[in-house]
Amino acid sequence: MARGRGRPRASGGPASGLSTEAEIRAAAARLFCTEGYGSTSTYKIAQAARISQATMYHYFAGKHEILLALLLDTVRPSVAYAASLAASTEPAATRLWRLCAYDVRLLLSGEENLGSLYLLPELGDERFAPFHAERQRLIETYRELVAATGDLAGPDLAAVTSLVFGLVESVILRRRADTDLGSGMDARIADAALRVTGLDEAAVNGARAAAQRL
Amino acid sequence: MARGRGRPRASGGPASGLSTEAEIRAAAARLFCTEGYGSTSTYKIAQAARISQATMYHYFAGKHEILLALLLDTVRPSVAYAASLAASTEPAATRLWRLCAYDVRLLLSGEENLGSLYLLPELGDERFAPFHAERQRLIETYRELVAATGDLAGPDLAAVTSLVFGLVESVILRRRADTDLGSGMDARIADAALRVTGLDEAAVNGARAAAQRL
DNA sequence: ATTATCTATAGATCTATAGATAATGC
DNA sequence: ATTATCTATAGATCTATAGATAATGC
Repeated sequence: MARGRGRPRASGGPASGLSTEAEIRAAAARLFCTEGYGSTSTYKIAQAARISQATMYHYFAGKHEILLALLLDTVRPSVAYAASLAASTEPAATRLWRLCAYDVRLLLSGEENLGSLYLLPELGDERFAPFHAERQRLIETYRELVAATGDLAGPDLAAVTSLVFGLVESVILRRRADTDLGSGMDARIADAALRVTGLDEAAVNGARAAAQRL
Repeated sequence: MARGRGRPRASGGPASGLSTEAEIRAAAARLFCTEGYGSTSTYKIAQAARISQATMYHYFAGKHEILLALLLDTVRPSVAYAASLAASTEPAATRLWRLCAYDVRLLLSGEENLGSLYLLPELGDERFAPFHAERQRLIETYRELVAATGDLAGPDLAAVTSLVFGLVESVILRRRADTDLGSGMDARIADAALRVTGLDEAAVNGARAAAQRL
């Protein structure tokens, strides 16, 4: 026993192999997703992470910092993937298909429905601005790909981008409603997204085939 | 002055023509939508409604009852409209188009984005079961209309219904993101919903024309 | 010496109730 | 008498900090 630096935990140490910080994140993620951010106290988080409430402050300056960390962890992989696609030379339709499918898989992965954190009304608080900035970058890439895919511009471009992004994020709502969404949801949504940009069936099939090759 | 029964308000009475109960609802709706349910205290609601905190309990047994009232007020018109459509003799595609467009308009109407209340994690609490029951009835009608529109059954029916319902509810997310979604969103989404059920362009155009006639 | 944890707690906030008060209605 | 409101408050809960403690590392 006693394999850390500071004072040992009263509870006997982390059961999982997780670090204390990771345990706090995991506990907060579960509570925020199932009971809400405002309804979850720092005390409840600490209890779920099996530490004292005061210990939480050693890692985070408050509840809001935990939420911000969770949000950034969730959105950053998308932004990184989108950036890699922006540099690719594939046709725009194929890239858009890939991005939609990737984001859907991401939103459906993991124990908790972390995407549902995006929906918390509390995110209006300015302390979450860093998250909104990242998310804006992601939306920007969607807009560029939609523009290139459907040869759109102006108000139509904005409207279609919004529909496409909405379709992707609707899996957050559906994951809540249906406990199991089955597989193939990524392809289903990516197909639907391309249709919404105005591509015909043949073009959609082509983009799907190209994206799934490799 | 003094035009009510009980003791007059310290604040001087309702500025708007609203009843006290309506003022409480309106204040709570705004706060729940913008700051979250768990983050809103009964004290803040009372303050916004310009009554004392204790007076709130004369109308509602607690915060949860206000939220339940708001949820039921929002979902019931949809359920009623869906029921009226179920009794109609129009083609299924036309009825599905109408229902989608109606729900989108409803979700985009009003001062607050009340649909966003559907997304609160706190709704898991059993006290909101009456709301979930109503919502389930609405989804059931969507399923019937999707089945009749696309001649679907089994797992495909469930998946397509989920996509269609997700498309409609995605306006909740989009209304949050974009302050103004412009007009024509109802038709846009209804069109997209029919496409998702597998109808071709001609059939979609026909259903739209039929629904918009009258 | 440094670190991670703990216990204890002050002060803020929040909920829910008890009981008083100021109107109208009968 | 009934009603709608108020003031006051007990008790619960919650946040954030101060300061003690029990490990490792040097």
